Amino acid sequence: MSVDDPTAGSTTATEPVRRRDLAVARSLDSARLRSEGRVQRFLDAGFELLGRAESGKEFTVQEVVDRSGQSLRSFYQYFAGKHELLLALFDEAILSTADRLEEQIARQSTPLEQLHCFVVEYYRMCLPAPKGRATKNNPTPVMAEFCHQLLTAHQTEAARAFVPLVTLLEKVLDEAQKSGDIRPGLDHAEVAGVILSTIMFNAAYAHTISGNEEAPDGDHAATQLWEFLSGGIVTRPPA
Amino acid sequence: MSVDDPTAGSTTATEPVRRRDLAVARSLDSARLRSEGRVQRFLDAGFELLGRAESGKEFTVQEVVDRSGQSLRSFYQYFAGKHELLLALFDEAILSTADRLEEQIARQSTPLEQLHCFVVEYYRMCLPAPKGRATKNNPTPVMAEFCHQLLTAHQTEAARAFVPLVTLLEKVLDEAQKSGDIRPGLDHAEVAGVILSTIMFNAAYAHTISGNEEAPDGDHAATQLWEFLSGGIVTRPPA
DNA sequence: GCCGTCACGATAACAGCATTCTCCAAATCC
DNA sequence: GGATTTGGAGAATGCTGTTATCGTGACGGC
Repeated sequence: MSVDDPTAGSTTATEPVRRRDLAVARSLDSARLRSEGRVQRFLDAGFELLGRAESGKEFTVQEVVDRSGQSLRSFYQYFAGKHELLLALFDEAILSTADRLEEQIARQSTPLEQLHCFVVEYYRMCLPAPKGRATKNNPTPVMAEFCHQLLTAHQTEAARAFVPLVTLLEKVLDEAQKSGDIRPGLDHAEVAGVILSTIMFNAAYAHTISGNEEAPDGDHAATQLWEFLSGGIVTRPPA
Repeated sequence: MSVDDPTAGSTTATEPVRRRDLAVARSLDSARLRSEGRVQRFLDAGFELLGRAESGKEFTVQEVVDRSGQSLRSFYQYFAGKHELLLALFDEAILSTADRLEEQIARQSTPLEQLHCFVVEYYRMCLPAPKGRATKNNPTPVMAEFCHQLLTAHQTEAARAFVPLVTLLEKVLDEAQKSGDIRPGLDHAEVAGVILSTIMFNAAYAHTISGNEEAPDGDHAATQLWEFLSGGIVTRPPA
């Protein structure tokens, strides 16, 4: 992905396009576009570094700078500090996760299936990557740790970052209640928080706490968690 | 709690006791006792620093050293590093938590009540301290963050530290199953991990994620969580 | 076409912290 | 009493985030 790639795919011809893009990039607001490119490059570098093999290790600002091919000075021009870069990465990860979930949910036909889909798929996304590269959708240990720091030391920022996921889940819960699939009288914002934190941290830590060294069997664990959660909110057909 | 207090309460007389203790402390293995005293002073200093007002802030090794009235050199003589101090603090916190829970549980008469008691009381203990001092039983944000680091980067150590809690909960689950209060066929170690992580992280983060800035209503939230968890494992009387 | 301004890169400087090292005094042991 | 261990005070080191300095090349107004 090159630095200047604005409005890609918005025209029909093939050859003139690039010239036009170059022209646009050089036009009056080229500075803004270039800036976005720079910011994006820092973000990309950040994601790449998050996916390195040495999982536990935090990346350093200098590494981000080096990998993005820019300068320390530029970094501190666009980000108030390392913390802001991490925050931006976190935002993007959450947003991407919410998008993917919304897509998957749209394929379900009933509200209850949607809820089930949300739980299982979000669980899957929160499972630690078996060995491999982290992506925007698969946060690494470092990201998890940063998530903690946010949740403990910067609660306002954390809440803002989680909004997309919470909103999506609230919608699903609303629908499920309308169709009578979940109990009435629940505070859906509150329930959403409970469900999200339950899924997220169970996926990440439950097997470690219980002493199993290997990664959990994803399907079995997801099913169990769904039983836990649904047991508390789903209206139960008379046994 | 003074530094030298070995074998307290093992004799009957009142005056001679102290002399005897002093003698013991000066005896052959006095070095070991003094060492324990030193280690304990570092631990105490650590706990005190964890409870400071500036909640988000990590303490520094130098602060621990200063507050314990000992030297940096001694610190590194007894602890391989800051990490080990934190680990020791974490161990002690878990142990103390498990002890307190066991005590509370012993007061319950039925296995199901014991399970309920475990969930509610552990939830209460994991709630962030409203304003105040952290104790061995009430981990602070710093402790929570360290807990994360353990769980992500040092899974083996984390698992070992959690053993007392897991064991206790497993016992409770075993009893509850024997009396038919929970479903058969569950892997109790696994379920214990799920329950513990669910409680711990819900207490700490659920309200932040859902966007509520204030601390949650402890009783209401605990009840809701119990419904979630029990819904998945408790054998339901025919509706 | 020229000059001021501005964005940027390279690099040094600074500060906080964990960790190690050095020197030395006091306690402890034989 | 002398040798050896223990431990105190603090300087030194190394890593990292952050800020400041200097030089350069580009862009826009005159």
